[in-house]
Amino acid sequence: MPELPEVETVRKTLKQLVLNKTINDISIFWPKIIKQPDDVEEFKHLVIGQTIMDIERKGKFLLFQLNEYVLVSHLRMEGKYGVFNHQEPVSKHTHVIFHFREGDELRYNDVRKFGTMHLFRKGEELVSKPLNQLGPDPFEEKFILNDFFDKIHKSERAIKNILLDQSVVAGLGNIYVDETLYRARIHPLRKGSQLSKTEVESLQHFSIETLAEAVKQGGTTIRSYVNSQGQIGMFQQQLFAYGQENKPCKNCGTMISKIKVGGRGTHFCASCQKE
DNA sequence: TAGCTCTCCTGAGAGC
DNA sequence: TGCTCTCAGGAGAGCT
Repeated sequence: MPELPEVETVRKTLKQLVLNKTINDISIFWPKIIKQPDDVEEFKHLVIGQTIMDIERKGKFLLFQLNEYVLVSHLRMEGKYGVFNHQEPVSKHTHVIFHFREGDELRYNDVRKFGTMHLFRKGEELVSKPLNQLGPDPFEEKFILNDFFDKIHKSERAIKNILLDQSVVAGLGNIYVDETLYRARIHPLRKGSQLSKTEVESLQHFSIETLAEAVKQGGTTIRSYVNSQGQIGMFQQQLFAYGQENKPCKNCGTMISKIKVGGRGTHFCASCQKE
């Protein structure tokens, strides 16, 4: 499940492969992935002839900077990009192919078909859904403690659910929320309104630290994630909580518990993270 | 307005 | 061996 570190790794590896390539044609096999514009034929018409000038990231979104447009892509659960020779066989889970003038092609593969693509004229992407709904990226200067505390403190939701809310902070998903809460020694079911400013400061610190370490390791591969060069991430070897149920806590030896919070599998140490 | 539930979607794994 | 059921989960829509 690509979260910020995985998307950042995809961005870096993909950029090396597609920069300055011009889109000659597009094949779309699952039109529901295209969310903006509504008409898939219009999407094709606008993108054909455009050159990929840069690839940026905001939260878990990839932003393909074209000449006149910005393609905003979310990988959701299992979306992947890869560059292939046009003669290589196409996987049954490949849903969009960008054919390049240079002869190779960028393929979007997504087993669960959850991924999305929005196309905007340059400048409109940041004032339109979905990007205008996002809170600060944890690596941005805009990720300010006072704002973070205000958003958390006014909520009666469980802190696990608050941290998964992309309008509070953009980029955390289920894995890194569990890891951040473990490192900050905060129980996932505690209400936002109950957290002290010191605890929120700890959450801010450990979210940035955890994500930065994961970026260095190329992300976390739980089931299927690989970067755009087909390499898996390595951060799964450093997980303290996520996927560690019924294994001893690396801090105190208590078995890691797993519960459901907001429909998400949630892993924590009942001894280190008191409710 | 806040917060909860449902929905989309398919592969893996368990149980029979 | 093959079938059915459950689970995994990001985010938007819809409901209370």
